[in-house]
Amino acid sequence: MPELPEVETIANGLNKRMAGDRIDSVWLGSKPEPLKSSAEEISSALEGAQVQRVRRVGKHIVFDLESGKNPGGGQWIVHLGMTGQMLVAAPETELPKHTHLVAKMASGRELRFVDPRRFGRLEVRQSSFSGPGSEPLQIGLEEFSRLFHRSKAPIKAALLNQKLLHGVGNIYADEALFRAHIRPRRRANTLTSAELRKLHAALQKVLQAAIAAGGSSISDYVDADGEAGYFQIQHRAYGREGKPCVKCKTPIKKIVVAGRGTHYCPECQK
DNA sequence: ATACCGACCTGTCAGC
DNA sequence: TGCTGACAGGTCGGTA
Repeated sequence: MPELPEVETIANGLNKRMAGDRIDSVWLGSKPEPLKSSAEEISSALEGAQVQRVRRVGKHIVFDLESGKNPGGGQWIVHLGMTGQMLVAAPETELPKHTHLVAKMASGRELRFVDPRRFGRLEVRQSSFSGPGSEPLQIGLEEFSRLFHRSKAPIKAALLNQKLLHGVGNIYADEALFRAHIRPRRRANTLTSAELRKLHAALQKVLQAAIAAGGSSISDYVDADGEAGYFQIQHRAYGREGKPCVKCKTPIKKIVVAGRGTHYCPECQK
């Protein structure tokens, strides 16, 4: 589900509501839980911890924690996979199906991790988490160009590779390539410096615009308050198969690249 | 080393 | 109405 703009929206919402609050107790579902750390490690790291701050790194939500048990803090890392949600809710509201974790807060609210497909991952750690790659919103043009210069993969696949840039997913890869007039199947190392410049600018612009719109809600994405985003109405390629290109009216094509549905304009993108 | 492809899960929707 | 198959915002590990 969530890519950089959605995770950013969720993390900001959580930060607003949770910063300074304390986790009193943690309930974990008994199914094969979507955990990277063990259930005991998670409970023991979270219970009694105060949330200093919640922020986004790549597609991960990072809770900076402070507690007597873990002096100097520790971090709770959440990856939402395709369908994960982090919801702040009043305890009396109905617990959604597929709730895998509930943290009862000192304020009386509950933080709930809900994930039908269970692709999401929870992890606690002591060392500081920096993510697998570079931040798309911070990277400069030179470093950006260097990342893609060596890769023979299709540029779409390279954009999805979290070890290069982290945070870009299927929607924003298609949208950035559309806005930069580049075909998704172009080998990354065949892009000219002018094209790399356009892609760098297009990617940052589309991510910023999506954050401003609260992310894209295709089916089940909601922020920490359960509110949908509305950037999907500004999509120009993703999900527009057969519809006229907003620029030249040519029908948008859908193909498979890197195993993912990929949308582009055969006229505008070269 | 690099790059494709199925597997991991559940839900939904189109087509028969 | 109900079944089947394809597909979905992500990542990982195996294989070529």
